[in-house]
Amino acid sequence: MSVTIKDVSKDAGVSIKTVSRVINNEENVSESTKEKVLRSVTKLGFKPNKSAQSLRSKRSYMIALLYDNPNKSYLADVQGGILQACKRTGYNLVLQECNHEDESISSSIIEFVNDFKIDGLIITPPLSDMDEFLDDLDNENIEYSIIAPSTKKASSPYVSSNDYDASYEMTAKIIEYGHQQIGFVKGHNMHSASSLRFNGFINALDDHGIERNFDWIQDGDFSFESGFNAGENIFSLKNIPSAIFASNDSMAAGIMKSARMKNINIPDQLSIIGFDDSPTAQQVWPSMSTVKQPVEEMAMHAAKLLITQFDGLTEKTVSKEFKSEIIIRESLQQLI
Amino acid sequence: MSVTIKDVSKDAGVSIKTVSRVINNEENVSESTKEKVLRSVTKLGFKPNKSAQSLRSKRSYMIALLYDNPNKSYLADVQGGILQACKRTGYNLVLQECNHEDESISSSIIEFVNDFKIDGLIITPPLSDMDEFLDDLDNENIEYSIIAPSTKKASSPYVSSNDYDASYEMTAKIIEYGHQQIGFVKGHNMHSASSLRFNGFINALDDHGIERNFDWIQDGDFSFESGFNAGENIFSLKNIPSAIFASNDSMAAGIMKSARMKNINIPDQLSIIGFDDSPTAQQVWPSMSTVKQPVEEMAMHAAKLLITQFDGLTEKTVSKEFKSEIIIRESLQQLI
DNA sequence: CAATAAATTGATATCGTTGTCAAAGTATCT
DNA sequence: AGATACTTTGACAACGATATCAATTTATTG
Repeated sequence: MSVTIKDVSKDAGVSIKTVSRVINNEENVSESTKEKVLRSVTKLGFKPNKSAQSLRSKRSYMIALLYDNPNKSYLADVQGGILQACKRTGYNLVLQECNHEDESISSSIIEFVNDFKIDGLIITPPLSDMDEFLDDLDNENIEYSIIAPSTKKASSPYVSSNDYDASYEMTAKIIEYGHQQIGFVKGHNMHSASSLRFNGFINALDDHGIERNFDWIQDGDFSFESGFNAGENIFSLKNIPSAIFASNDSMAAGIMKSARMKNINIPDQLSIIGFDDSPTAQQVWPSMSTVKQPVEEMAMHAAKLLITQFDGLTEKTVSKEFKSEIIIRESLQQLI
Repeated sequence: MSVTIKDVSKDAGVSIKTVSRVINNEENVSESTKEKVLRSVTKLGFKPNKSAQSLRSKRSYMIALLYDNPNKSYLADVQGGILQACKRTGYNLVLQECNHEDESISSSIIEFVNDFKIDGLIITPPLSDMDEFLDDLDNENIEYSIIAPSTKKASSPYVSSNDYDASYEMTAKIIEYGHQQIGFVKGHNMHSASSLRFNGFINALDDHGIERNFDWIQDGDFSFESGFNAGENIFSLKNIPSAIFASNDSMAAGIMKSARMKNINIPDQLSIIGFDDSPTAQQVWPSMSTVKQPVEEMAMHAAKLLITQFDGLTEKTVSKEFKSEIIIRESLQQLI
């Protein structure tokens, strides 16, 4: 029926083991036999049977993406990036949704990896910030690669974004536009990005000699509702800021709605700035100024990072920090 | 190392074939041996090795989701639904992005299925509308289940939504709210949903004795930009409608932006209605009236449909049409 | 109660690879 | 030239399940 390693070995006049050596790029095969085998491989259109390879070598050629309640567009971007890396290397992507509050997360993931012989994991926030969980994976010798970790464990490969710098830079830009009274809405405190973004904001204020006003600094959890509530809180004050910087776009949209309901004109009376450049950012009016991270690229790199760990074929990829881009749209008003 | 079928057979005092029979729920196993085997299985914590099963039985326990450039939240919802069905049945989900304009789509998907021994496919629009492609799959005896097909092929299982009815009903609601002058923006003409939604609109107009005005009916392709352009076209007319119904939320947001830029007040001067209930629908201001389809549920059903095809264990699931929900939010103004 | 049919069970081959280990071939060194 | 080391190759076992088919047990029949 379909072409097997036996057919190739017969055609090339070598043993099946030699064919195996060639297709796995093992050392100690003479150039001439290698060529001979490869000719037969292409001639017959041979493709190794994944199940047989997997059974014998304990590798599945599958990597899994672990996520916990991410926003949908982030998830789609991450997947897109990973899939690009997979396509080039013949790996397959399997999805695994988890709950970071689940006590048994370590054991259930370990079980999943063992059951399906998953070759490695790609871990996204907030799971990437759970050091205990990562330690458990280490103990089981499970390979993984992390997107946006907090503690940059030297031991495991990661990709990160410059959340701090981007937030600092955006804040500086807001100040440069003439704003002196600036509010901030924090993200979910489980995500390490939240504190990075907040610290970037605070330090930019300090460095530019702008006073901090803690009435204008609100807690949020990345949800639209939490942004809306933060807006309600701020707009009930006597003095309101001239700009509010939110840790993500959904919260920024929530603030926008709450401002609208108080008849506060955007951006004339209030500038609103988000983070992430989600699809919503372009679709609201006025369109949202925001920070765009190269999520798809980052995810692709994370996947490459992981795959090169257990794949002798390609040269090792190294951990990398990616730069974000400041996007100024209509929601940020120039005051001077 | 890990528990195999041999260990179980030894523990239960039966042959490995009998163990295999039990775990595959085959007939002709006496109750007493079945019980004996199951006791050993749980006692030893035996789990069949997927690779070995796959190698011997030519099944991979993996199903693939085929998609082509869907909007990100739709994709996430579909995945979520499929994953729920997978979790319960021990299947795994693999992602496969395609391009419906690719000439070689049939052959590349067939190759993918054969390479990875994918057990079946779940096919989303617009791929679900490509009859030739589906015929090619049929010829290769590849199992699939379709989400929202145009031609309801009796031969293959599908889930569908009542796009026509939902659109009719929403239009009737708009009329009920007192609107007599209603515009419409069509979706991408590759999607069968586009014409269903349009026909529902037109028939509702006719049935309520409302005149069609073709200046107010614009082509779109589901993108924000196409909605924006449709808005620009409509708003450059002498007479503008009092409500515009767009075939999805992104286009509705585009219309909203274009209206805002012409200083048309929403919803006082113009009502805008979308379709899909995407995250954006709630995050714009005023929040968008829209039609919500139970995408996650539909996808879950599609997955069950597929899995029960090749899985003797569970009873067959049947094709089903799902009902949409009309959601009235701030963007639709009551005129009377 | 023997003869036959039906249900249950097991010994062993098999799926298509990679792993082990020894044999054969080449190169290098006294 | 012979001894030694290194490179290249292949025969066959192994991975852990399912498939085949014959053997055994149990039920049914005349």
